[in-house]
Amino acid sequence: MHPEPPDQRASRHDARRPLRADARRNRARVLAAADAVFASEGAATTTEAVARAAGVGVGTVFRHFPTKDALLEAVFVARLEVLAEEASALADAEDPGAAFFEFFTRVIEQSANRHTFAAALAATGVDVEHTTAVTVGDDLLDALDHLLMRAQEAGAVREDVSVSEVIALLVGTTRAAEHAGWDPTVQARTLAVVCDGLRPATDATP
Amino acid sequence: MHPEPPDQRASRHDARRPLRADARRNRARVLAAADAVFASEGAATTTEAVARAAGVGVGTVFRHFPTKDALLEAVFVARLEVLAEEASALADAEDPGAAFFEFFTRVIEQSANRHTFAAALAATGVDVEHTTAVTVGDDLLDALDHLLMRAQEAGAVREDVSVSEVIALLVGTTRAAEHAGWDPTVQARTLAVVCDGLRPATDATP
Amino acid sequence: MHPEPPDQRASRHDARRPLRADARRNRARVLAAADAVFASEGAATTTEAVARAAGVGVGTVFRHFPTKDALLEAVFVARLEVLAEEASALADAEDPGAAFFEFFTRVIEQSANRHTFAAALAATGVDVEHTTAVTVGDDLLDALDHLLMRAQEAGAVREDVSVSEVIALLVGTTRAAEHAGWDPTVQARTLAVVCDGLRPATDATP
Amino acid sequence: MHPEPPDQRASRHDARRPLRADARRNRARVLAAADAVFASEGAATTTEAVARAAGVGVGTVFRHFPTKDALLEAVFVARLEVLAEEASALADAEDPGAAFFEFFTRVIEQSANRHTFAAALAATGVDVEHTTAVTVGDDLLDALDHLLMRAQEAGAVREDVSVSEVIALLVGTTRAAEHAGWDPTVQARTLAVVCDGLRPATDATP
DNA sequence: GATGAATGAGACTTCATTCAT
DNA sequence: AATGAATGAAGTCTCATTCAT
Repeated sequence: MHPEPPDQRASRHDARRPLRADARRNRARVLAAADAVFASEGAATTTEAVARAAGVGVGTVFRHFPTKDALLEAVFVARLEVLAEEASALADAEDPGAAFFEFFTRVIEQSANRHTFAAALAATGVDVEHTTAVTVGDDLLDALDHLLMRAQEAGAVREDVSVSEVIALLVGTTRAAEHAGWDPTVQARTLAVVCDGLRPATDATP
Repeated sequence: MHPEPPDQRASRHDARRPLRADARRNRARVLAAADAVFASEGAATTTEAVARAAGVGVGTVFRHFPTKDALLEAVFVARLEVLAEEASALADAEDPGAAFFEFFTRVIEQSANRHTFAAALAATGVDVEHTTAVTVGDDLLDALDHLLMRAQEAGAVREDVSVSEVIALLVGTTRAAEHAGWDPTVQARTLAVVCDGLRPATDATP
Repeated sequence: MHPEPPDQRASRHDARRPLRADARRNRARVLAAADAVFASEGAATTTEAVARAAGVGVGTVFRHFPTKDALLEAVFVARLEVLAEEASALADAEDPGAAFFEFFTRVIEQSANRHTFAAALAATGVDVEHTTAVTVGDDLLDALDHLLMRAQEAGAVREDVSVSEVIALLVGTTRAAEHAGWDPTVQARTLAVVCDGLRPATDATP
Repeated sequence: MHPEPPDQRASRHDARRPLRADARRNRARVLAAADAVFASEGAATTTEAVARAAGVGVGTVFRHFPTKDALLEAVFVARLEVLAEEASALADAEDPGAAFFEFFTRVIEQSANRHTFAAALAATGVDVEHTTAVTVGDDLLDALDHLLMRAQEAGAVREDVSVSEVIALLVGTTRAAEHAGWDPTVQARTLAVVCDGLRPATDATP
């Protein structure tokens, strides 16, 4: 009630000192559970559901993530990290075009598995206040930019698209796949359409 | 909201008897307000907000739409109807290819205006229980199918896509545009990519 | 969660239009119940307890007082109003000295009955943000000032005390009486001591 | 907190065996920290806050004081002890009247410093179940009784007040001073009023 | 003994829905 | 029919207390 002014909403512990082994383990469990639950039930599920899925009490969830929003953000960040790593891994691939489309395809497929990677992508560049998200998002953006540029230089991707459009298409295609109920056929065809659309127009000059 | 058991509630009044003039007028006002409010504030807004926007009391909203979900569905249906009409209007266009892409483009643009037509499209074919939605959805599906078939016959759209993929792409592209914050440039380029991807491959036979 | 920015914390209804008859009745019941419950169980009781005592649901309490703090403040204001009226009623009494001590005595006695008028007095002049409380508090202050001044002019109260001290002594004596478990004897003697202390020193000039 | 049934829990360790040196040191630190924190933030602060102020973990606080209430009581007792000592020290003063008023004044002043000695006084004689508090309270009562009696015999204090009233006035005056925001002027005047009120009526015999 | 992570009951508050006016 | 007050289930978050390390 009254005694709340000092509400800087930070986690309970002194963020600097690394967590105790068991605490770190629990934090990870909560994060994993949250990822799964949010994916399958939407961001509207209750925190209790997350706690239950993680096999801990609500208190524990709130100890690690002071707010439901903080938990959501943490899930997003984790997802972005995975994507950023994938993109980085493909950074020096021999065939830049293949690498680019490979990444594109993988994102959609992963989303089909994790059931809403989309949400992660959606977090890119949005909500400037969420510092962590933005930082990680930047990593992803950089890696993706690199992938795209090389693919364009190799003539595998049309020149008039930039990362913005690629991200948008990534998000959109994932949404499309989701809408199709993740039906493999529709998903494949949708992906094909978008990928073909991304290739340079074959100017039929003889 | 959702977790209610299949509780088939009907509107308060006898569906057969036509509404009194003022009642009909109120229903329309509520629907319009709901469309606007849900669009700008998301489906999570309170029913009170809708009522306020419509200039009526909550009671009135519930009299016309027995449930918040029912109200949401009604909004969806209304949006689908508009789309179905658009599609029908283009059914006999001279240039089937142009007609198809015209529709595609319009959907995205309208979404940008209404700010979440996406949600409407997303309702197509989902939630089999929502009978009305399904019915209207079928109309839209039929009209779209017609548009697609003619465009394919005219050689303007690749053969390996069906309505399912088109719908998915419609939903996805709208989502992409939404993600891009409805930025006109990104929107245009995204749309271009998808449309180009939908065209038949220009087989580079000399 | 998210949709909270517009949190101006006002009561639900349009404060300007007078409440419906039943609503006003309920508001009064809630206020009375709150006064009683807070008095007997302390400000820490749950809002549910207040609701129960008022015979309404929690929702109703929150409809009228958007916050537990708001409810507490309302109770304070109500108490201050009563005191202010009492003081005003004595404003033109014939014997200013008697009037002053009459008021002093009454406050203590009333506190014994209502069991914590003290809290009300305690609110005087504190918490500058609570506008209503301050306004009403000012009324009380003015009335009390008037009472005091007249009593001093009449030579019934020592010259070196101002309203501040009187208020403080009022609060303190009530607290003393409360501490004594409202034992009538102790209360009477305590009051006698304070009142005697407030009279001018009988300068023993022959 | 309170609503627990009479659950007579004892401290974790065997009360008879003296504590280890470091444990005793910790107990003292916790008690001091609790005194300070409760004084400045009210009894509603969290146990964590106390632990933090003491530079120990919550667990340690609970090891020494099995309950938050127990901690509060311990703080009260400690405060009462100080008061009792003060009173004892003045027991044989040459001028009994001066000694009495000296004690009275000191209590208020100390409260101003510690900012809520009041709470300590308030514990006197209340809550019969808190055995320790009662015992120590008795010491204080005895010492105060002695002080009062001697002062009355010396004709410095009116005959119609007993320890009960003195305690009540002590509590009340402290409360008054607290209400006045510990403003030195108001405090001094309030004190003067009460002290004057405690003196025998100067019977105006020529 | 000390630590701080985990626990979960319980507090506050919101909002879909009902119902008296 | 319309209104808006009342209701109470449910969600988020806090904090006294326990317990593994």
